[in-house]
Amino acid sequence: MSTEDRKKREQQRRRTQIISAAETVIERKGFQQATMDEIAEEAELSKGTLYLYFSHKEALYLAINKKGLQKLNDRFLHVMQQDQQGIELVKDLGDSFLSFITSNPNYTKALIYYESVINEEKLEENEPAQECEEIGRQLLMYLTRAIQIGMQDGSITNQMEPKLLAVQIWGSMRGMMQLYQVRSQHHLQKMLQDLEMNMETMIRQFLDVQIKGIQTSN
Amino acid sequence: MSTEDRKKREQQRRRTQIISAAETVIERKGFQQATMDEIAEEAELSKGTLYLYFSHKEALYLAINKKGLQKLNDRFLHVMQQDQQGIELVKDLGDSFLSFITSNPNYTKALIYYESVINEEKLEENEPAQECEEIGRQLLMYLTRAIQIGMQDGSITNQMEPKLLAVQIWGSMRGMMQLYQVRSQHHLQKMLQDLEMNMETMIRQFLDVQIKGIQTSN
DNA sequence: ACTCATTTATGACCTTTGGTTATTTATTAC
DNA sequence: GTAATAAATAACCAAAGGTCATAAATGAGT
Repeated sequence: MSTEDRKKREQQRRRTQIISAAETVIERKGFQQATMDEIAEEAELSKGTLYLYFSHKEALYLAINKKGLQKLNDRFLHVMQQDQQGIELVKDLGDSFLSFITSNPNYTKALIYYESVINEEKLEENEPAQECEEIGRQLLMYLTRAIQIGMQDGSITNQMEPKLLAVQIWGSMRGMMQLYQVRSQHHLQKMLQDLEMNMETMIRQFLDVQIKGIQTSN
Repeated sequence: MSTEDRKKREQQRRRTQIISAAETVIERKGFQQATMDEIAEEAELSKGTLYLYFSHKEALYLAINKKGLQKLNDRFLHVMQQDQQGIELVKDLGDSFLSFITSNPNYTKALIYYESVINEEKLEENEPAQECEEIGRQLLMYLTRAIQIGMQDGSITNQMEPKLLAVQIWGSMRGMMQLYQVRSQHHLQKMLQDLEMNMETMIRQFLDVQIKGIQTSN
């Protein structure tokens, strides 16, 4: 059915239009301050219509987060397609995560928002959250794969369980993300200035420590 | 003035009473779901009274966070009083952080909540947030000191700037915290089960990697 | 013990905002 | 062209954070 297809497409377009409006408002007002009314106005729709496409405000926010996660996923995939030593893959995944953070502050905020939400809710009955979880799983899988490759080619110590190591590195990378995000913190900012450093060099050093921590000692 | 002193004390008691009531409600309902009405009821006070002691709901929440940070601060202080090699101090700080997380889930939640809030607000004009920042600075100072000691006694590589290294380790530890907190995530939980591991061993491995990453190579 | 000034507490009230729904408008199939 | 279905609207509701006029309690001075 051609008409049915077109409908599907138009529905999809409305969805992305709403998401895009939400992103604009969030950029302007911040995550917690953005209201459904303002998003509706920005999207040139009525508020009721928003709820035709997103069951809750949270579902809309999760859709934004999903979009960000997908971008990150693309970067990771690109890295994994290179033919390199495992340790180099890990390093590159770290680098691409860093560059993702710096060039997508809004999606970074979305990720942090997401984290703070999911501990309060049971995600079983939350479809959009499940979708985010799925991409998260995917990202973790890339990292695990890189570690496994490194263990096989001898560039990463095989004393540890690859999956576990992946989770752990992933977790600490997100810690860096958080740090980057709250760089507005005055004392942190000031300290970096005093040291004539910036956040990027710090995160790069973080990656160095991780690499040194997991590479085969010789 | 004795009466004035007593008043001060009673005011303080009211404050802690409200905080304690809030903690109870938060335990019952979760951070985002707890309402000022319910906290007031739990504290056997009217809602208006709550606002006599805390200017905003957020100020109350920050007070809870501060309480948690102080507990953590006590632990860190205790570690730093031991006479040990720098690298051991760092390890012990990590351990005590881990045990703090596992034994204080509510304060951990508070910390995560706090993190998600402060990026949205300018904390200059936010006194309770400033107090939390101050303790955070203190915690970071302990870690910095431990690293400096380690660099002096030769147990930690002196290739890096101690302050910067401290921030970075602190950041990744908080990443672990976040990971621990959302352990409800089904797939993570399941993965750990499959590997016959638990969150504690993972965090312990995380500490091992960090230690290996910063110790003097030989 | 009484009075009055000041502090502390109350609960009715306001406002914002996420979410709902009866109604209207547009679209599609016949 | 018309009936049926889908999409959009705007008025509305309810929950929750926050305020304020009023009342109760407290304390100092006589």
